[in-house]
Amino acid sequence: MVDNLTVPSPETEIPEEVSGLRMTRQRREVYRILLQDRDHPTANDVFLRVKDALPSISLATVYNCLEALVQHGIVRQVNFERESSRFCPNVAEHGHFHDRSTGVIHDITFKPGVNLSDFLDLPAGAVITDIELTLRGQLGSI
Amino acid sequence: MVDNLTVPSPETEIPEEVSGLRMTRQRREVYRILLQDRDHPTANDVFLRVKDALPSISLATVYNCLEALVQHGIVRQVNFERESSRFCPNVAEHGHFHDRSTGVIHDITFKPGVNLSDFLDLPAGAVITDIELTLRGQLGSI
DNA sequence: ACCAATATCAAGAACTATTCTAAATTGGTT
DNA sequence: AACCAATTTAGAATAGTTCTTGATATTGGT
Ligand SMILES: [Mn+2]
Ligand SMILES: [Mn+2]
Ligand SMILES: [Zn+2]
Ligand SMILES: [Zn+2]
Repeated sequence: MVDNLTVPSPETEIPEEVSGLRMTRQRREVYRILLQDRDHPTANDVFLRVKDALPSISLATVYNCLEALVQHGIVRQVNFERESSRFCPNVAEHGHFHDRSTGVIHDITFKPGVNLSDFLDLPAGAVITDIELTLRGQLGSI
Repeated sequence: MVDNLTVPSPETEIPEEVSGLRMTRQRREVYRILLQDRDHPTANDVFLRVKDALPSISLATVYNCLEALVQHGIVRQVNFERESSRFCPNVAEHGHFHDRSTGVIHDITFKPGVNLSDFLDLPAGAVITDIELTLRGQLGSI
């Protein structure tokens, strides 16, 4: 039950090149980790996980790989307040719901066909190119 | 032409105490600066501006004051990506539109009567307590 | 296969925003 | 005035991230 078709499943082979970015061993492994558990890990989380496959990788390389993946539109960087950045392989437009009681971060999508100006008072003539939405709360009552 | 009634105008006297926070000289001046130009300044911006009235104030104090104001719900801290935090005296629920061509940050409000679940696919049973919305783009065509 | 050019990686230093620490100052209260 | 708690100050410390530099790896042309 995959909820988003724009994310490759973790089993599919990651090709030699993705969106114009050559997939080195390190980049491939970093990307694979992101596809494996879609829990929005931090750079350090990724570092710890990727060490299983590449024990000699450095944190700097993880940062480099993540930056390359983000700049080629393969991965999204997600910031919550001033916490460490988190990374998400879902590059479709989506927001995040942060469950305060469990700490789990859920992807949330816009209902099809909705328009920003349907629910927001936008400045006249505003052309929106990028949306960032974060919700916080709980799943179910306490 | 004030666009939001939950923000005191810059002329009104700031009382001895606001929302349970004693207004010291430094806190009052920091708050006054935020009310004066609602341009979402950074802590350092506030520091530079507040020096006119209090030349011996320290950056640490500006951070202390901003933290106190935020924790008492008098001021909102706003984060864009990994940039320095910005501060906003509008504590009503609102999002932000960041005009990429001018750098100006506009407050945006939700249209009255709209419900989150009207336009978002939320996880079942999600109770939302906090919304953070940032839009980026341009005012008018290039 | 060899070589040179280019890209990537690794390690640690550097950087920036923010928080912490500890000493001085302030302001209100007995 | 002496006291006490809160606040302010200056500078050190911290955390996340980026930068620098030299080592490795990969590519494409011969
Ligand atoms: Mn984590
Ligand atoms: Mn600024
Ligand atoms: Zn996500
Ligand atoms: Zn605002």
